[in-house]
Amino acid sequence: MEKLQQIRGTHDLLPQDWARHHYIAETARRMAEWHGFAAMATPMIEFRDVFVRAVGEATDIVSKEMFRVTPPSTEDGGHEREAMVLRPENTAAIIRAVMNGGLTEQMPQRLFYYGPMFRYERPQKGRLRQFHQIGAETLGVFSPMADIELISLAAGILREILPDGGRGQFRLLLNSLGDSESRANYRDALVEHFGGGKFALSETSRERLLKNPLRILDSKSPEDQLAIQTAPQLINFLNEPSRAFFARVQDGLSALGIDPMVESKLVRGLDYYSHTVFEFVTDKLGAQGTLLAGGRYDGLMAAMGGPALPGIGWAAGVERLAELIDSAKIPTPRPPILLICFGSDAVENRGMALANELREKGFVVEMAMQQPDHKRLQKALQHANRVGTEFSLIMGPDEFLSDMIEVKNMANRESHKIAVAELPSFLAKMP
RNA sequence: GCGGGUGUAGCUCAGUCGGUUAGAGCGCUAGAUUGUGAUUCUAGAUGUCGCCGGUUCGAUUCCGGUCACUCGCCCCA
Repeated sequence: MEKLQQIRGTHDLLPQDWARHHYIAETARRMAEWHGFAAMATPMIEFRDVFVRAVGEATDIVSKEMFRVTPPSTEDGGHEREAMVLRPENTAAIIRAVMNGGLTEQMPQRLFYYGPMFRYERPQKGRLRQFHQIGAETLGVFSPMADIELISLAAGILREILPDGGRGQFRLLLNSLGDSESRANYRDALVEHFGGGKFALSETSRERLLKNPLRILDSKSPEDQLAIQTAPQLINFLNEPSRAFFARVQDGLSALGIDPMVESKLVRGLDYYSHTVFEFVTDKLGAQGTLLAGGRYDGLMAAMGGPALPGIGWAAGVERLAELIDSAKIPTPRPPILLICFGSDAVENRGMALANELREKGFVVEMAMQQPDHKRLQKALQHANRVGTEFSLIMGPDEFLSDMIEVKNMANRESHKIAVAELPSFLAKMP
């Protein structure tokens, strides 16, 4: 038979990998909780329209990177009104859930999520077709305090999980897209600059000129560089309220000891951003250097058909973080006590019951499943070494009959027999 | 969607300028040790040499295709 292979761009999380992921997600969730964020989750499948309305039809993510989900049958008369997709990101779905669940009546909301996302892209380092994101969203707050808090939380999480407190591991890039008026003015200026016929733009940039001129600033295409360098600066088009907002965010971050680099060409890929946009980047991951990115999206909820409530959020790629974190910080599980019982079903039954008793008293107990024949214990004890147990408990027919058990200290190889009834108090005295 | 690299044992990798039985280390199995593990010693098992096709007397080796992995472009977390 041919070997079954896994789907391209997906990764298995074997136990060690899972421990890394869980450490990242759980650390982030815990720190978010300290800031008043509540964890939540949305389904991995959504109607395509959720992302079309939120992310924008013109983006790569929506136009060509979503996995479609096809039901096994359309016998129900074509009631599939809309196409379903695997979620490519979570912000849109969170907003959808918040609106559907009536949470818009209880603003503000601080929300945290963790889960798999799906994008049909060519896999490479730090880019998978199924990947995991952690993310945080603050909804219903117009004040720049929300921006400051959210960026501070992100910085705190990175400092916590990266080696050496994150020093030298990442940079924070910050920009402001301004409010819709500022953006419209800037957009007009860009169209005039790029579209005036002075430059020979790349094909994608010519397309973006029509759909989303701001994105041209993101282009790395060599032929676009001169045009980009001479382009008008967004910062000069911010109206007074937008300028004040941006200044407040920068001041607040600085007061927390966070000093971002203002990067005027940072516009981000998704259409829904306004005012603050930011990106935590690293040069340690090759081409996919963005660890965590986000921004404010004051127009999003209204664009999705809800009340005109503001929001700001970020998402981080767990696989990317997992490549950088300090392995020493991943908590190792308590090694189990290994209970080896053999000789008859009655001994095994007694052992299973004893294991449960010990577990109820707070001990981690693993039953040896090596099926040692009643003559040799080698396999079971070799397994004990593998799992790193400090004590092995051995109950064979002899011990069983006398209601005793052998306690073997794996470190010094000493062992002696004690009454089963004394076992919990004996183990409790052990370090 | 476009380009580069790689695919040999469970894992990490040698190797074959085309030739008869394809190797190492780790791991695994068994024994030395019939109720006691770390070390040690001894013995053993592994493979469609990614897949399909072509050239050839002969292909794991050369060529083409394909799939997968990987790195970059693009895009993004």
